[in-house]
Amino acid sequence: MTVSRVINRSGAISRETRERVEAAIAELGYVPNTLARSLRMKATQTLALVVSDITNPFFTTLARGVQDAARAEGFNVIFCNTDESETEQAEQLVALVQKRVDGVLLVPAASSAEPVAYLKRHKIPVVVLDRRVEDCLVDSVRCDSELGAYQLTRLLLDLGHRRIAMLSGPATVSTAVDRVAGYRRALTEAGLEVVAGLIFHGAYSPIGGRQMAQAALACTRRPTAFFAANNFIAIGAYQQLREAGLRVPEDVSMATFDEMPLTTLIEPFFTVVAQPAYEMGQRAMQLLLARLTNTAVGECQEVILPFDLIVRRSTGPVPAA
Amino acid sequence: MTVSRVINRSGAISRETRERVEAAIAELGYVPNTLARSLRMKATQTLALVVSDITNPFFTTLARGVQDAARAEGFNVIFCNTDESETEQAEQLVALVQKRVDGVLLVPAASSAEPVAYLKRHKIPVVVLDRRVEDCLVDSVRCDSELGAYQLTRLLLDLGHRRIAMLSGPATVSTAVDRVAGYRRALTEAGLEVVAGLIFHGAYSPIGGRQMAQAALACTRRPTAFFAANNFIAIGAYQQLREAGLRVPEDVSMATFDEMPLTTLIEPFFTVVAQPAYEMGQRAMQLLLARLTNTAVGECQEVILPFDLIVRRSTGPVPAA
DNA sequence: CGATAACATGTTATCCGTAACAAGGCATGG
DNA sequence: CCATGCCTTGTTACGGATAACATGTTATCG
Repeated sequence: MTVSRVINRSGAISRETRERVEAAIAELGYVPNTLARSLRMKATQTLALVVSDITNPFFTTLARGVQDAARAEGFNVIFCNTDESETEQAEQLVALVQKRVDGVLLVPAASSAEPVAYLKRHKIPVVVLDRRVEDCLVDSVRCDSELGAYQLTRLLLDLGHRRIAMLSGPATVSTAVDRVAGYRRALTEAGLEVVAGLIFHGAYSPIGGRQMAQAALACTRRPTAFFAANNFIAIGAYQQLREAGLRVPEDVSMATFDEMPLTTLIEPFFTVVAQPAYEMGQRAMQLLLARLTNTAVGECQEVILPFDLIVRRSTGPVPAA
Repeated sequence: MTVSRVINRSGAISRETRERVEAAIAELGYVPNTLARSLRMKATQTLALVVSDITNPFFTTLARGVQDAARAEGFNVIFCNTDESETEQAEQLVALVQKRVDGVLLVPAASSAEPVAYLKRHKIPVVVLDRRVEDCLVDSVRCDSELGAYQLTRLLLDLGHRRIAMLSGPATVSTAVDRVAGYRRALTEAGLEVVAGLIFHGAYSPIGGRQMAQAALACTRRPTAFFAANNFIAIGAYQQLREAGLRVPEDVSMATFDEMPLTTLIEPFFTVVAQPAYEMGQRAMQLLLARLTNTAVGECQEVILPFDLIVRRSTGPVPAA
């Protein structure tokens, strides 16, 4: 007990005993056991960030924002990958409940509110990141995907493109859906017909991008522009286009969501909707921490952060037929 | 106790009771408490990976290898950033001991063996990754940096370069030192004088790269080739060169350690020594797991993995003066 | 049929830190 | 001088899961 008091600077301790305890700690190399402490305190000072793939620089950057904000408040963060699978996500969440994390930042693998409900049932505060979940009251931080897609599509339309292939993510993921919605709105507003055959759904991965690009190239009239719903899709699609002998932007234009940090540094190429990944992570963590400490934060919050539309070399006018 | 037996499938349980317990678990939404379990068992099923910066794709890829290997055996992994600081590293290690992790994979921030000794004192198995630590018996997995640097330098020499700037990492980090050593060996072997003024040490970051490139450009006779000790340095240096109006490889050549995944996919550019990051993570984790389970693994192991020297567009012959 | 083993379930103690309470020592003040 | 209260230290109980042991039940076998 006395040792506990010395370590936590709680209660009153005479200077002499404190020094004696500190000396003993140093001599024995004693390190307190967090497990026992957390067990007793019913708090682990640990939070979790669940994303689909920590390998994606968007999530890596976001993770860094999360971690920096957490560390500032003395919290630790566990990172989990779901690989965009609802099953894996469910397993991860169970594991997190078992660990009794104090809170979770979730980039949901699908729009279902069930995972959020599961955590709430276990009294674990959640903040949903980057994506929406079906109507359910929960704190969340994201960008406006619909608007971003709308603006990016407008940009392509203004360049004269009329056949724009939309290479989107899994239809279960809100960002994929919203980006398609923004794309549709821009086309409709411009008085153009939305061609269902030009809208593709696939994995948020280079492979997904390749497959969708291949399918798009197989259309009777080749699209003049490609809109990738994320960086990985863009990469895969770009490779596919190159292999098909097409040059970007001379033959086809490409635009995408999400920056590709290193790429940008070497040679800025892709026209993108750049989402503030680091800030998203930071903000989400701050929201979560507020829930954890300041109990009276009231209703749930929905933070929509601004994005940047950055025009680079990958987009250009429609080539003369 | 009966519940414990059901959950862990240990001991004998009648079918009827098991079903009753399982029903109750489902109904109550009971989730066992890992903290209590770990406390009692003196094992957390948790390992840690300590790297300098999880934002660097080399470490991200490595982390993925670590995690995949760990998950396969039912272990969880905590990721820690040290930002290349020995102080932060020390803090992280204390935190890991407090958490009673079962083992640690360490990319040491410096060559000192103290951190390794610290973990050993607390009976926590360690595997050192990517870098060497001063003579101390410890399992480790890495590539041969000296050899990689030697070969890369040879390549530049064979292209006719004689003034090659070496932009290395912090002098406290073994990879930075070894890469300089390989560079020196290649020059010496070629009968060339090693010019101290062409060897730079800086942070393994874009900023570090910029600064070193700037210093190198300030030399009375400009180097015709730049050897960056890692991907981040290469990025920074490349930007600096471009801003100085130099083209790569027409005006100067550049070569570096470590791939830049997305970059490569879009447009392979840098000539690199590509280390098998994913495999390094995997192997290190396997080694660690072997230590944890199979107690009699004997002496410590030192795994040196092969690298690939990939020649791309960033290197070329010396421009005509 | 009684002894022994095999199976099924319950009890107790333990891991380690901390909340809550208890107790001894000392000073202040009426 | 004793009551009150602060300061300091110690004691007990608890968080939740599990090892080790104990108990009760049923099957097996000479």
